[in-house]
Amino acid sequence: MTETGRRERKKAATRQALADAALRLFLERGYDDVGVREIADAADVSVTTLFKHFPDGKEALVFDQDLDREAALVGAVRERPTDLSVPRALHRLLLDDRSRRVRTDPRFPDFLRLVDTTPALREYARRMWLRHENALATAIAEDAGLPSDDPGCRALAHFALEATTLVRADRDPEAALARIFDLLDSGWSGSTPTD
Amino acid sequence: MTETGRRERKKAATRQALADAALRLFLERGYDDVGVREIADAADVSVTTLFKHFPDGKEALVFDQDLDREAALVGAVRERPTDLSVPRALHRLLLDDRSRRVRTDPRFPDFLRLVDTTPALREYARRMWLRHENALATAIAEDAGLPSDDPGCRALAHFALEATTLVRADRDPEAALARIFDLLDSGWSGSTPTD
DNA sequence: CTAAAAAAGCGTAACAGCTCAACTTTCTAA
DNA sequence: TTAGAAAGTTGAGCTGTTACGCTTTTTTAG
Repeated sequence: MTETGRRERKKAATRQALADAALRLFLERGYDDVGVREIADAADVSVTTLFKHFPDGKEALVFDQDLDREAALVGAVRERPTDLSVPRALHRLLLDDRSRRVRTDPRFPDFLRLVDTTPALREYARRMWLRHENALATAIAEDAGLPSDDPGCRALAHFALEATTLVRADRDPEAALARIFDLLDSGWSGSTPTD
Repeated sequence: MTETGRRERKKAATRQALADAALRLFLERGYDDVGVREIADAADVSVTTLFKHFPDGKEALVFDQDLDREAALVGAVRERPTDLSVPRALHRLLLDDRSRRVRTDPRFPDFLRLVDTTPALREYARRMWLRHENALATAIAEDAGLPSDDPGCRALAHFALEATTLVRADRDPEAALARIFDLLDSGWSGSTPTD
C-alpha cells in the first residue's frame, strides 16, 4: 500500500517542507503578508513546483491533513448505539474529535487562531469540511430509510457540519454547539417519521 | 431624499452601463471567459473607474440591487401574525419574495442560471445574503425574549438564510424548502421555552 | 460670475495569485 | 541499459485589483 521508493519519499519531503515553511511564516507575520514566492523560496523550490504540490492554491498549504474524517462521520451515524439519535451521535463525534486533536497536536491552538483570524482560510476550511456533506447525507438517509437525495437529510448533514464553523465566533463554543444540536435533534425527531 | 443633480445622474448611468455590459457579456460567454478590462471597454470606461463603482470586485457587477432585504427579514419576524411561528413566517417571506421577483424581472431566470453555474458567484451571493444573519438573529432573540447573542437564535437565523442556497441544487426546490423549514420549525418550537 | 473645493474619470505601472510551455534531471522498470 | 514517467526548473504571461498622479466636470461659496 505505502509505496516507499526514494522518489515518493522525496516528494513527500518537499511537500512537507512547503507546508512547514508556510505555516511558520504565516504564524510569524500573518497570512496576507506572506507571498507565495517567498514560501517557495523558503522551501528552496520554484513557485511552479509549489503549485504542483498544492493545486488548490495558497490556502491549501495550511491544511496538510484531513483524511478519514469522512469515514468517521459516516461511521458515527451507522454504528451509533441504538439509544442515540443521529444528531446526538454527530454532536458527540465532534466533541471527541476536537478534544483528541487538542491532546495530540501541540500547535493545534496556534493553527486554530490562524484560521479563525484569516477570512480566506476560514472560507477554505468550510469548503473542505462541507465536502463531506453528500457522504454524510447519504448515510443519514440510509439509516432513516429515506431516499438518498432526501432534502431533509441533506439539510441535517449540512447544518451539522456548519455548526462547527458557526460556533467559532462565539465565546463558550461548547455551550453554543450543544444548543445548536439540541435544536437539530428536536427538529429531526419532530419532523421525521419514527421508523 | 433622491438628490437628482446632474452629477448623480451621470454616476448612476455609468454604474448601470457597467452592470448591464457585464451581465450581457457573462450570459453570452460565461463568467470566467469575460475579463474585467473587456467589461470596462464595453461600458466605455477605464478599469479604474469600474473598480470605483464596484469596490467589491468582479462578482459585485452581477448583484446590482438588494436593498431593504434586511428590513423585510426583520419585519417578517416582528410583524408576523400571532399564530405563525418564526420559522414559518420566514418560510412564507422567502416564497413570496421569490415569486415576486420572477414576476417583476423578465431576465431573472437567466440571472439565476448564471449564478447557479458559477462557483465564484454562488459564493458571493451566499456571503451577501448571510450579511443579514446578525440583524435577523437579533430580531429573533428579541421576539423570543432571549439575550441578543443567544447561539440558538443565531443558528436559526443562519440556517434559515442558508436554506435558500441549499435548495438550489435540488430538483423541486419548493418542496425541499418546505421540508427544511419543517425541520427548523419543529426544532425551534421543541428546543425553545414557549414564552 | 468666478474661484476653489469636490468628485468622477483616466492611464500607467505594479503586485498578487496562478498557469503554461519547453526543457532538464532523476528515478523506475522492461 | 535504455526508454519513459514523474519531479523539478525557468521564465514569460494572464487576471483581478490597487496606488499614484493627472485632467475634466460639476457643485458650491464668496
